[in-house]
Amino acid sequence: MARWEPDAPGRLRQAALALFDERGYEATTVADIAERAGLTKRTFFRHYADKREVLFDGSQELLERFVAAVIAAPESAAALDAIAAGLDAAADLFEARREPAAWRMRIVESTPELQERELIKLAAMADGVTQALRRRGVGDPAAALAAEAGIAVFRVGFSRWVAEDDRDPLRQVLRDTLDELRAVAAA
Amino acid sequence: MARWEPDAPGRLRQAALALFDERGYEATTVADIAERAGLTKRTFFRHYADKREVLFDGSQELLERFVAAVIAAPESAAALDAIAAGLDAAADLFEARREPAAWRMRIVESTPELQERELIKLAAMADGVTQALRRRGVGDPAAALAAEAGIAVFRVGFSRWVAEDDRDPLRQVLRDTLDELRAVAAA
Amino acid sequence: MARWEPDAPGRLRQAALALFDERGYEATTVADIAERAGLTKRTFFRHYADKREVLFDGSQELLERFVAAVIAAPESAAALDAIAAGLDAAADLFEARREPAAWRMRIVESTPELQERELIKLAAMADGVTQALRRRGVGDPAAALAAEAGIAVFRVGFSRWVAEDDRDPLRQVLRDTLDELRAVAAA
Amino acid sequence: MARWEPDAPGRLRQAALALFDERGYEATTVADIAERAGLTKRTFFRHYADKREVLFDGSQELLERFVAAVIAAPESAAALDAIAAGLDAAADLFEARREPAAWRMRIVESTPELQERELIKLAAMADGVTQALRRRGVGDPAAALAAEAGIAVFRVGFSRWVAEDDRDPLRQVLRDTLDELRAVAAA
DNA sequence: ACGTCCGGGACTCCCCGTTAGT
DNA sequence: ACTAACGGGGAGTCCCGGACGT
Repeated sequence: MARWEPDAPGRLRQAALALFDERGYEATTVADIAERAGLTKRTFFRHYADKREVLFDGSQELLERFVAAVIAAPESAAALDAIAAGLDAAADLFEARREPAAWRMRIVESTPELQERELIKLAAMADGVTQALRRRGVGDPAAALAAEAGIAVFRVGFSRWVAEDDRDPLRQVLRDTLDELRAVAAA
Repeated sequence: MARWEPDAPGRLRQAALALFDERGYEATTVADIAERAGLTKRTFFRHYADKREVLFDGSQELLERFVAAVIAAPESAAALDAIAAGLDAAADLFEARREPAAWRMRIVESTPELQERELIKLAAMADGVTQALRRRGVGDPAAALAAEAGIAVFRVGFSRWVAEDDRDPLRQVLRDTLDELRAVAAA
Repeated sequence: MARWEPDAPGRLRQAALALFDERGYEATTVADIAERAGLTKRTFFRHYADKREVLFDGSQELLERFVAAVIAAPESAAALDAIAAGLDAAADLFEARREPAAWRMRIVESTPELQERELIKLAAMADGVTQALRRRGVGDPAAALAAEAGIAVFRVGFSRWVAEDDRDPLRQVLRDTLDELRAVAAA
Repeated sequence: MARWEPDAPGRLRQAALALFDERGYEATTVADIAERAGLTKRTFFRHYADKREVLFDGSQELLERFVAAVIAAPESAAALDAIAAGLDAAADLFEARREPAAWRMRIVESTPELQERELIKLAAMADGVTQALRRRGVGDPAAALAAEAGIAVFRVGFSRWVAEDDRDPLRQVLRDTLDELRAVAAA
């Protein structure tokens, strides 16, 4: 029999999301979250580096899958084709969870503080993808540019997918968006 | 005869930059900055929304020039050509100040807090450019994609320009980088 | 032609009450009030000693009328009868404005800060009434006790009047409440 | 072995009272208090909700004793007799500490800010006593009126006791004051 | 009478340490 | 290993007031 309820991080996360939903991110303090989870503030910070991180739990997995797919792309694939594989992999993480993704996006967009964190996570993804492309032999400015472009496609496509009802699957939206990018660059 | 020394924001900015240089961004408190400027913490926050903003004084002007140039580009220019005009205008702001730009970049890159702010400023630029392209008649996903790509070119090109000695002018580096992007997208 | 719109205090008061109603007292800053009134924070404080005072505009008049009625009571009247006259006079100030009084009461009760101010205004009334009774020849502890009791009757009666619909006039409620007090003290 | 000196709240309280005595309440800042106690401002606010609270440490106990005595009064006692029992209990808390009580009263009366806090504490006592009387079966307006009257007796009696040298015990003064109130109400 | 600029204290929140207990 | 309790410390917001100019 455990001395404490198990899964402190999970309970903190649940409490946090519930409170963000009820009264908004800014109106929620870390003390509130900890109290609802039956824990202390100190414990919150042991599990999450800061108040924002509780909303960015999955970002590491996203990065890893994207990067892995880029690396795993056929050797013959061009930079942007490897990116396309990464986008497919990323899409699969959200395909079945459009509603929670939309909710999270609304919260993040409501607060500059959270947008900043979102952007730095995406920048980390771009960095990761840049390295992956380099490992594939893509040259120096090209790798970074392709990675940044890929992230841009992800952002733009993702927000289109979230915004519209009765939409194609995310995978499809991202592919279409990538095609748009190619068209823009070719013009 | 004035009751106070004039130009409080300017003095605060000077004091802040000097202290960031001497002991680093994180080791400098707002109270330190205010004291060196002969003012109080309260006055610092009256002129800068937060401690970071003092390092982002010029970003509004950068945005405006970039956007203005995009809008002013010849009607016949394609999206990415308008972006190229914006990049030229942006380059002109830094051409003569490479050393301070490099210094600022080192400070920003030393602290995640500052990188976050940098990214959100660039995101605001992307937004501004997106609007500008829409006003030029560029369609909906295309405008956002071209704008994001343009900002990516700016970031990648700028850091190349800053990193290397004996370099081409920024204007040239940005043009080359944009060409690289076109090449990547065409592959 | 005036250089400014006239009646700054009135506009500030209107703006304040509107904002308190829209978003609550605590969520409203003095800067918000001043802005809505088209004035500056500094001007707000020139007219109201602090943010709370805007809700206590009428309290001076209330005090004066109460005290005047106590002094004007027939020479033969006992202390508590003079108080009764004061309560009548006080009642007349609110009789026709039950709804605004109820609104104000809800706001005041929502915030300890405001309750404190309310209490000190009532204490000032008690002081004023104490002096008035002394001028009528009432002895030393008796005057203070009668005054405090009178204010208690006012508070208790007023909140009963505000709370219930289809109610007797305030004047009547206060008289009934005063009778209750007499009964309690006689028991 | 402890990492810090123990009893932070006690040390803060001592420091605060000493400084209030030396230079007055308003001329003392929270930073001053914390410094003298060898702690930080932040720690002060962890133990006292605001600067005033340090002067109202005992008020909770006063309330509790008063209320307990009211509840414990013989079933046969009328409302005002139960109040009398409460006043006796309250008196016992101060009987042996007239000098500190007088000192505290001078400080409180020197500052409106503190008077406001004092009044709200007394209002909380009145509320508590009202509930207690209701639990004894006292009816609705009567309970509130008796409670308010009891607090009024406490205030008036207490300040008489504090003001005069060579005085009866507080218990006696409060009883006399209560009798005065009965007399006033009977007239 | 009003605006502008600034000082300055109170107070909240985030985030991070250490110690000790279980 | 995980938690609670206590404390440090900086960022940031708000209230309020003073000096000066128009």
